[in-house]
Amino acid sequence: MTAARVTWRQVHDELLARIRNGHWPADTILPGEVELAAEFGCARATVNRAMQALSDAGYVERKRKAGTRVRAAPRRQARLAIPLIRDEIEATGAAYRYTLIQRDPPRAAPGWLRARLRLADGAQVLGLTCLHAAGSRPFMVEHRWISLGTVPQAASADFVQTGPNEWLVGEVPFTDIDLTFSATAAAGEAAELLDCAPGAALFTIERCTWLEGDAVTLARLQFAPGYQMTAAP
Amino acid sequence: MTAARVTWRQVHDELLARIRNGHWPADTILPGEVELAAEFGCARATVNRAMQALSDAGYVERKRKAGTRVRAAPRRQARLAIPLIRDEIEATGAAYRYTLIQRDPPRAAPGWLRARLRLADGAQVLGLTCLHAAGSRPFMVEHRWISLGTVPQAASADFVQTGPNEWLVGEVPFTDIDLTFSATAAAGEAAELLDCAPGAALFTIERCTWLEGDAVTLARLQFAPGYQMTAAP
DNA sequence: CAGTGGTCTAGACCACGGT
DNA sequence: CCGTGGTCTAGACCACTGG
Repeated sequence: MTAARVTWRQVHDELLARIRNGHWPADTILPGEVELAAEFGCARATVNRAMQALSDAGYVERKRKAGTRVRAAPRRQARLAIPLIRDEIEATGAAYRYTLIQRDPPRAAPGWLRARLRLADGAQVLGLTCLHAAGSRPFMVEHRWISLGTVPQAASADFVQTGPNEWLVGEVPFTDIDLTFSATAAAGEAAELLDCAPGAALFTIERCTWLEGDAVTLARLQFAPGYQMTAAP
Repeated sequence: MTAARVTWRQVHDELLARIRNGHWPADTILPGEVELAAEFGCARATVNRAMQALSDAGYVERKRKAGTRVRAAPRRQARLAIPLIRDEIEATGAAYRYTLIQRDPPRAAPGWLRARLRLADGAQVLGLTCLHAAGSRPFMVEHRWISLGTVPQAASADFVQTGPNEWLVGEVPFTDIDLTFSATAAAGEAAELLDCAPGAALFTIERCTWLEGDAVTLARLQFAPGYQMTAAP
């Protein structure tokens, strides 16, 4: 008789099964926590935990007094894993190679960059161009701008041995990231570095990071043709 | 004296602040739950909830006996919102227009598609080509394959008024999604539909969905040049 | 083995927000 | 108003895993 202790995962799975198999179609209001707790023979807190998880995952929407409603759109969210370039390349079995192509002298950020990073007028930035390769095959071109107002010590780093991303990770924490994905045509320099035809379609990531509101860096990563990025829910 | 009740969010924010301001650098082992509960003057469950949230967000790693360790890499994952095309277009103020360009007769899935959707040999699929537009401006070309083994009723839908995505959402639930992002060159047909030069760089999403292991559909979405997708952490 | 997180319970109070 | 979810508490047992 003494049924094993009911866990919140069991409740979660059972509720999810009922949603998936159509027992509770979209827009259904689920029974309240007390009622479900009675049905499952557990405490209300256990049901609460299970429903919290369903809510986090986006399966249901919870509102006080209104109750818990099954969402129509099953999942409009995905988790994106953002691997380190080094790991991604080494995972294919190839050797990771980094090359600093160019290092611009510090200068005032141009208007588009100030807008992008919310920089003040006249803010100084350091611009870099780098190539990441898998063995002898070019993999990704990185254009990088580092805000010297937030990261003054970048001015004295040479970035010859270590890429700016790995250097920054060890040097400066950040609190906010802003990611943009797009497709861009390979311009002359990028085409040359990536060894592809000018105008080739390149998967492009732009990543801005901030530290408590202060801009840290903008990275523009253009991947060699054929690159794919996958996301798992 | 009687301090206001301590909430798990307060604990969470305080712990996060200590991690961010360097009080607890990477690889630090945080004090145990009991100890923190004593410090904050709350129940252990409250601290537990706060640390669970930190763990979910990727700031710390928790292991039994070992304790709670501050993660080195702040966060290597982002949440990606996947808006409905209709919503995305209407959010810009433009009118959403959908057009069915072509509807292929049902046929056996070619090898690459079988591999992609884990379909059995000889499985029948329905192929569609659609155009989504923002007002008079083409926005996205959709190539869609629907597995007739899993969704036989698709054979009798005409998809003239309603796009396959909206139709499927109302018709078939799904349990798993697989997303791939890339950049592709505009082929002849896509270039014509999107009114861009052949070879133009197009941001491309491929989305496979399954229902308990059975393939439902593969959508290949090619967006007009200039499209950007953003992710928030 | 022993310490740490993982979880359940039973009860309680509270805040929000439909009715 | 008052029902529903949100959260806290104090105590307990358990499971995993590092030493």
